[in-house]
Amino acid sequence: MTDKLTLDEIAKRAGVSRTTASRVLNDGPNVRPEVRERVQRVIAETGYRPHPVAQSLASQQSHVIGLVLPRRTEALFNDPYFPRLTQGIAQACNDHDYTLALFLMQTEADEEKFYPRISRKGLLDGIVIQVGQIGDGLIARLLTSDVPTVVAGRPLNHPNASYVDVDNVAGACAGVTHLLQLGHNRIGMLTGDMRTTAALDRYTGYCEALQAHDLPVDETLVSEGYFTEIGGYEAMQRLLPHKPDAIFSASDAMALGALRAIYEAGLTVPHDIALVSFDDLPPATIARPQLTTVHQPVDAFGVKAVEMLLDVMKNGPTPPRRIIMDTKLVIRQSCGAVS
Amino acid sequence: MTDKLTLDEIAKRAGVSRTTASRVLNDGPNVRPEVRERVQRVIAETGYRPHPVAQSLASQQSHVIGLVLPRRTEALFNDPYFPRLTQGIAQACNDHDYTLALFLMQTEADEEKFYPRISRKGLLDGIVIQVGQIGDGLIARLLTSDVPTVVAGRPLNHPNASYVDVDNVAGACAGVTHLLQLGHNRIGMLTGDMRTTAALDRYTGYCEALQAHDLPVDETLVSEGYFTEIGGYEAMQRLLPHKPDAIFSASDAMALGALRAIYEAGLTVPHDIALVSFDDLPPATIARPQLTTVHQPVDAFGVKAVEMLLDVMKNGPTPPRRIIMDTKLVIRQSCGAVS
DNA sequence: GTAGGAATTGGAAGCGCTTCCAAAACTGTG
DNA sequence: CACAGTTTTGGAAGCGCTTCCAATTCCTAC
Repeated sequence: MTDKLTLDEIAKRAGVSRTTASRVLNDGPNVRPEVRERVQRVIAETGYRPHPVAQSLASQQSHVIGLVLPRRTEALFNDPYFPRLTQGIAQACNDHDYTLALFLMQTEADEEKFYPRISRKGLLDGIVIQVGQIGDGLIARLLTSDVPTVVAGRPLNHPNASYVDVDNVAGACAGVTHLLQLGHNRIGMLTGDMRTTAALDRYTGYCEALQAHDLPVDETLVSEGYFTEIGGYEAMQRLLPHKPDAIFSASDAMALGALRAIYEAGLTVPHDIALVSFDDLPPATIARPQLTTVHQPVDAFGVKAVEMLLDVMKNGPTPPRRIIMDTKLVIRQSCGAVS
Repeated sequence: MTDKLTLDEIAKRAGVSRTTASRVLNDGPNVRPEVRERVQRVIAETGYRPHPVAQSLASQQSHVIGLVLPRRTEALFNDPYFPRLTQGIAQACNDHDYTLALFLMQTEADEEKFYPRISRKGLLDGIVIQVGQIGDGLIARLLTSDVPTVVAGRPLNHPNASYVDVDNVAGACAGVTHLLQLGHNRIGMLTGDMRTTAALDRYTGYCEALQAHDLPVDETLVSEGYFTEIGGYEAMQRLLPHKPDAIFSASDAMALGALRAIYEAGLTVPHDIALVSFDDLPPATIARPQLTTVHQPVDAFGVKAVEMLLDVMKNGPTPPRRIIMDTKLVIRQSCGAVS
């Protein structure tokens, strides 16, 4: 009785051709209202749902977008940034009726295994790839593949890449300038992983702010560490002997670690050391004192990335698109400007 | 010249039929070694990669697994638990050559939009769904759909569901028993969201431990809150007036909030209040003092869920599978047992 | 040298849908 | 009422692969 429910079956029951049934299914034009309604009723009655894979094959688009997170495991899911980014992208996909496929490339073997699958037209209509470490070849490969790709974060040496990024330079500059204006002049920096453009750019912003105030960059006050609590903790420990009077941290998570190191040294924030960081994610308001931090719009970032991808998918990769999103300094307690 | 690279084209170039080419592609049997090699060489030379969607349609399996996280946004990506779970599941998918599709159902509209797509055989070969709040209808719908489904966490009122969970009752019981053995007798609990089985089960474990020591459960010492830092903070504030001498927290994140509330009240951990929590995720070692906590194997949990799903996909949903994973109490500073 | 069985091969029928294109059915105009 | 133009319809050709099954080839044993 209940034959396998295919579009053919629907067409038969509604007394139309499969072509017409397909038109109704996809809200296509050129169907008499009366016929359309009849087909719709049959669809509703039978609970018919089209086979997504068959649709994909015939229409040559899968309605699936891939999010590729390259290997850089240290911070990947410790830093609240990535979950948040993922969430933003997932939401944007939902809103645009795309399904999100997640590729966590944890090892090189993973990359080799999945590259053939995802770089080929078919499975994915488009790819959002998060920038990883500088020199990571995956971006280059994906950018030259058949699949439309946009990059989340600024990729190095890919002039034709479309990407969205936040203005890390200006954001960091604003954060450091704030500390300068509060009268600090031994401002240290916790940079994050310098193999990433985010760290590089924030460091550039730090330098620019100092130079704008005619201060030299003292390399002994600059300390690198992963973008994690532990990374910040260790980097801060290395910095303490050089007696900074303020710290700019490249992320909230690192700032948490820095706070810990500072307290363990018997110092307090903001009294002995003022602190400004970057992100404005949950750790910023959980910390005590609450963090003065450069807010970056992570959710909107994900949304923009997806929208840019949709644009590239529709209109081709040229010209390369660029979106640099603004940041905003959020003043709380850790800088000492307010109590 | 370069015709579209299909299996037909490969077959032609290798001088075999498409059938044979397909056999080589899928490492099927019954191909003469010499022929196999010839086809493989053509594949390698041309860089041919099969069209995944066409394979899916023909073979009736997509090699895609869906991870569904139902709406419960408060904690979803603040609690480090979910990112970690996602990571474990993603890794397991990679290892088994499955692609992971992520469904974050943030609104009811999202559910309605995606339910038809995912509940229909085709897009997904199987689903791992994280339990949400009790009474959430999504699990029920998915369990009766065409798609093999396993649940991460214990679902309520679904006797036929296959699921994997950690032994929340025993874990909580062990944590509380530890506090009892240290001589505490006004042990409070921060339960987490009582609309989840995890919170209920941990609460049950708490009660069991008390009862085993002939202590009554004092409801004024039990405080509910979301599974987040803020949730723990607020729940702890409500508890402080009742002067507990120890706290069992249903999650590390909540314990962080509890610590904050305790310090703000001018008390110290473990001196004034001993603290044991649940999870053993990064917050546990970041906190000061470090948290004594009930370790749950989140990564392995994801792996088990995927493996169970693969089993259900292969051998059918009956009988329902159950895996309850062991926890282990990790003793650090917050309980006062060691310094 | 030949029968019987196993290993190898390819033809052809799908998988369930979209879409091109030509045919059929209307519309209005002179 | 015929005709050109517009809508509406359905036939049929794919999309790129898997897989059933029958045909062919290859062995081995007698």
